[in-house]
Parts: sequence; structure tokens; C-alpha cells
Amino acid sequence: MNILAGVQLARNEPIGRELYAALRERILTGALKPGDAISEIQVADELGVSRTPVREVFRRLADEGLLRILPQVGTFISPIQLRAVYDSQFVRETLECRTVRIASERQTRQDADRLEDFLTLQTRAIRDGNLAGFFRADDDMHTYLIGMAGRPAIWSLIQGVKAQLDRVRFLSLESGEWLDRIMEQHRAIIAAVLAGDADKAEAAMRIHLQSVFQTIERLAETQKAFFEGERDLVRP
Amino acid sequence: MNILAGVQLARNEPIGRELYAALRERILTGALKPGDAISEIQVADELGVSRTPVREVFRRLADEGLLRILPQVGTFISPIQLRAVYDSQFVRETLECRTVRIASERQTRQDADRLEDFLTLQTRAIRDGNLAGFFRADDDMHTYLIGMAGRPAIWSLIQGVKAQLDRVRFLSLESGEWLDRIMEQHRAIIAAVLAGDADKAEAAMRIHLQSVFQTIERLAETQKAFFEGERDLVRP
DNA sequence: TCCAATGAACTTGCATACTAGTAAACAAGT
DNA sequence: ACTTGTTTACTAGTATGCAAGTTCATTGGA
Repeated sequence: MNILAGVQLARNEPIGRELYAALRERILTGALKPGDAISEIQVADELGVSRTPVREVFRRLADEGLLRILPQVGTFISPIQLRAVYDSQFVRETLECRTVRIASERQTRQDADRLEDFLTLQTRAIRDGNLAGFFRADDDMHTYLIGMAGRPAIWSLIQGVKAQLDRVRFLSLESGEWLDRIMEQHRAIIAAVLAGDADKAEAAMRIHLQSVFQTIERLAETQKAFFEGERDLVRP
Repeated sequence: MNILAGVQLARNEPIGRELYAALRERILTGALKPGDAISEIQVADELGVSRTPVREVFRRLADEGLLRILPQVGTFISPIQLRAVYDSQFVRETLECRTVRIASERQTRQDADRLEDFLTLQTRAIRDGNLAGFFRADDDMHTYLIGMAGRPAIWSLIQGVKAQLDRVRFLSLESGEWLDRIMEQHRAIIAAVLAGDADKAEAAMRIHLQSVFQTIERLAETQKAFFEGERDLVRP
């Protein structure tokens, strides 16, 4: 079975960059499922490169908790660890609730246009059934808000911990009514930010980022095989 | 000149583990200064191993922002980027202010003994002029507080961003009166936590974690060569 | 004296060969 | 049938060699 169905490297950049992104996406979207074996040689052969760059990518993914490397045994896609998911949510909520607060205190006229653009992009993506596009516009909006708070670099840190959350998100293949509810949350956040109401913005962001809990509730039952660790962990 | 003055690998574990810790410590403590060149071959030869494991360690340190790898040119110790330092402080303050809040709400009887132990360990280390021991006990106390909040894993994330802060801390070689002030801050935090006063605990923690700003003030002037980036960045 | 060309000595990126360890299939004995 | 020992085929860890690019000192000419 092909690990990388039809991945073609452009080879303008170093190998690792693209391979990292490609593998990461396949793990997050569930194309590579928890428990699946994935060997350095296999991937190297499929790409027509040597083990060395593949190996380095594996290491990075293992550091992020997406791969599990067992020496002399093999490398496997990590199970989704509930503890790690809850911790990731905690970190994201803590950081973004503070940054959105700052964003709402610093908001200016031109921010309004940009933020509203994100909302229209998102509704349009939903209308067209373009899930990938929606996720991208979603991330872009969060990125912009963090930038407004003057902390653009923090998004890359959140990106790191968010991996665990995204695995859950993709596993759930959000249905239509869910997306509508997310849009409502987005609108509430943006409205509060543009109104300069820090308290309301923080509250709206918290509700938004905590909605992943409901997704977990539904999933941890049905997709039990992909999860690891006890349920009922630290919940606020 | 020796990069690794007298580092002896135990070779019970994989090479990388120890080498990573050894290099990281030398960068943080300033034994390896910003701008210093450090090549894969040189380190490999000094350790009597091949380039491959050294290379992987370099990659991880580069991901953390401690090394700068320029292809076909060389690898260098990163300058201390003020922007990264302030961002790290922001992340740490945001996370630990929330966790110490939770810790103070969950505190129990046996926590009191442990926390007081940390304080005595610290005062003893200061009395003996044992700086390394003080830093260790300092970190241990923060670790314990985060554990009290039920989020032990978050410490490793903070550990990651803390690297930038530690570089500043070690560069300043805190003088005696500074250490006394830190101890006062520690005592204030612990007292608030044990009293179950979340607001006071959070405030004390914020003051404590913001004290690095004064250190930066003093240093960015005198040690200008080690720093990169404009002063007067986002400050609360 | 100045400047440009050149080449030696570096560097990291990548490829490949070898080592050593695990696991599972299999064979032989009970 | 079951256990035990052995073989075989895999894995990642490590070593090493080559390729490609940068830096810098040296050299030759004006």
C-alpha cells in the first residue's frame, strides 16, 4: 500500500520541507490512521530519495507526537492521546483568549475589513462544500487575530500543539449544522473584537475553542480504536 | 578550541539524547556564545562518533532557535533575538499565570510541605553559592505548581520556549541582591497558593515572571553583540 | 597599490553500506 | 498440541563517501 499516494516533490526546496508537510497532512486528515506502520525505506523508495532526509522528517514528526519510533522495530502513526488533546486545547485556549483580548483593545478601522473578509470567505467555502478551504480561512482568521495582538510568532507555536486537535477535527468530518454553529461563534468573536469589548471577545473565543470537547464526546465512543488513554480527564 | 570540553558519553542511551542535553546546556549557559561556529565534523570527531547523530541533534537545536544552519556555509550559535525572548516571556506568563491560579484552587495539605521544601532548598543553595542548584530547585518548584494544576505535560512545552529566557538569565549571572528579590517573589507565590487565593497567586506569578524584563534592560546595553533585533518591542 | 581570477579548504545535503536489534515464522523436540 | 530453539526478514542506528556550494587567502596582472 502506498504511503504517499501521488505525492510529487517539486525539488526546488530541500526535500524535507515538502515531505514534512505532506506526511503531516496525511496524518492529520486520517489518510494515515493511528497504528499504521510506515518505514523509512518504504517512503524513501516511493519518493526516489534516500533514507537520510526521510529520517529527519520522521524525527520531527515524532517530536510533535504524531509518530512513534520504536528502535529496531518500526515507526507507527501515533494513537490520538486524549490527554495530549486536552492539554493542547488548554494551551490554545489560554493563549488565544489572551491574544484576542489584546486584539480587541488594539483594533483599528482597517482590521474590520479584513476580518469581515475572512467571514465571507468562510461562508462561501461552506456553501461550496469546500471543507479544506474553510479550514484554511478559519486558520487564517485566527492567525490574523494573533497578529493584531502583536504576537505573530505565537501562531507557529499554536500550530504545533494544534496538530492533536486537528486530528480529532478531521476524524469528525464536521456536518453542516456544526459548521453553521462555528460560523456563529466566529461572528460573535469578530463582533466583540471590532466593538473593542475585551471581556466579550475573550468569552466568545473560549466558547469557540471549547466546542472541540463536544466533538471528542461523540468520537471517543465510536472511533475508540484510534484513541489511547482514559476518558474523563481534566476538564474545566 | 573544544566545543565539548570534557564531555564523556555514557553510551547506555542513544548518542543523541546526551549530546542534545550537553550542547543545549552549553548554549544556554553561554559557554558557547552567539555567533560561534560549530561544525558537525568537529563535534563528531571530539565525541568519536559519526556525523549522522550529531546532525540530528543540530536539527533539533535549530528547530528550537538555538542554532542557525546555513547550508554549505556552516552552523552557528543563534544570537539572542529580543523578539523571541519577549514572545517566550509572553507565552510563559500566560500559561503559568493560569496554571498557578488552578493550582491555588486545588491545593491540599501535602502540597504545603513540598512547596516549603522547595523554598528551603533554594535558600540553602543561595547560601552555598550553588547557582546551578538554585536554578534546578527553581525549575522544580514551577514544575510542581504546574503539576498541581493537573497539567504536568505543559511544563515540557514551557521548557521549550524557556530556552530563550534562560540564555538571558545565565548571561546576567544574577547577583546576590537579585536572588534575594527572587526568593521574596517565590515566597509570595507560595503563600498565595497555600492560602487558596487565586487572584493573589496569579498577580504574584505575573510579577515574578516579568522580572526578566529588568534583566533584559540591563543586558541589552552592555552585551549588545549577543543580541539581535530592535529594542522597545511589544511590552505590556 | 589595487583588483580580479583562481583554487584550496571548508561547510552542509544527500546517498549508500554496514551493524545490531526485534519479531514472527518455522522446525524439531517433548 | 505445545513448547522451545533457530532461522529469516524486517527495522532503525550509525558510519562513511560523494556532491554542491560558500568563503577566503593567494596569485597574477594592470
